[in-house]
Amino acid sequence: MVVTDAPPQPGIHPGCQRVIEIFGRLGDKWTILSILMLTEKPRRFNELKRLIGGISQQMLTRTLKALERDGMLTRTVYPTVPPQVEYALTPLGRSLSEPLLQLASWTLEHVGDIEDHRVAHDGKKATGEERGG
Amino acid sequence: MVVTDAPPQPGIHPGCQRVIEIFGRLGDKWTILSILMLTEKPRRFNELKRLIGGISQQMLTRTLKALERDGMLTRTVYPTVPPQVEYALTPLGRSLSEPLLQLASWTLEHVGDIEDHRVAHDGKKATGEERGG
DNA sequence: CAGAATCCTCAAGGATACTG
DNA sequence: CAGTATCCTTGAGGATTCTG
Repeated sequence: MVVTDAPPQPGIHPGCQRVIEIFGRLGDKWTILSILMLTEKPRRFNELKRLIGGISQQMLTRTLKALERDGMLTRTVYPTVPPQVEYALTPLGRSLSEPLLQLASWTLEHVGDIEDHRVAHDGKKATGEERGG
Repeated sequence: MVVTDAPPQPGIHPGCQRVIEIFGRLGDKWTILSILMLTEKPRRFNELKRLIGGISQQMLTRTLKALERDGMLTRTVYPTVPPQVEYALTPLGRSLSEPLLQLASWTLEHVGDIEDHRVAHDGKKATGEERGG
């Protein structure tokens, strides 16, 4: 997402700006997944890649770097012969995983309703358009 | 975000797919904000636009349509002379606003930590690069 | 006021090849 | 194994114009 740094939006009070910025970060398709995959225990790079599934190593690198910069996780390099890097949530990251898990749980609980409603909505729209055209 | 419908990812169990899809929806920069702006009470189109601040009517329209399709909100048209449209959360939408508010609250609480860590991280990196080159 | 349609930009994100 | 560098496509999202 964009939400560069502080887009000059006069309307909203400053707090919302930060929320937007963080939400933007969370919404970048892989961030939340990465955090969730680390809640159980620390993981290595390719382990994460496998677990998340469908992410390119490019994006995983970017995502993990951004999360490290934000203090959400730590990156530990073990100077072994085949290089080994371990990613682990910081306390901050772990504290974020709580509301995130709540959200995930909400999603699992209601995704059926949503999909049902989509079908109904699309069906209704199609019928309406048929009558119209 | 992309996450079209069901990207064939063999690794993860099906439930995660839906979570990803919904998270993608939530991450599209305006969805969460729109929902949060409707938690208090129903709002009209331009009222929302003002409240959210910085959103184009194009994106507001798209966002609201998508949310309506998902059953998160209802769109009520009052056939008055200056057309009046009111958006209100459905029970489903309201139920989503709960974990969302938790997340917002987490963000407000920790955004300071994050920003501090960013500064520290960028500073350290700059120093390291200075030494390196 | 609420929205549809059109145009345009820019960056998210994928694919591939290369490195240490 | 764990990245980095490069190229490329797609679409999110902004700005503007037109309508009812």
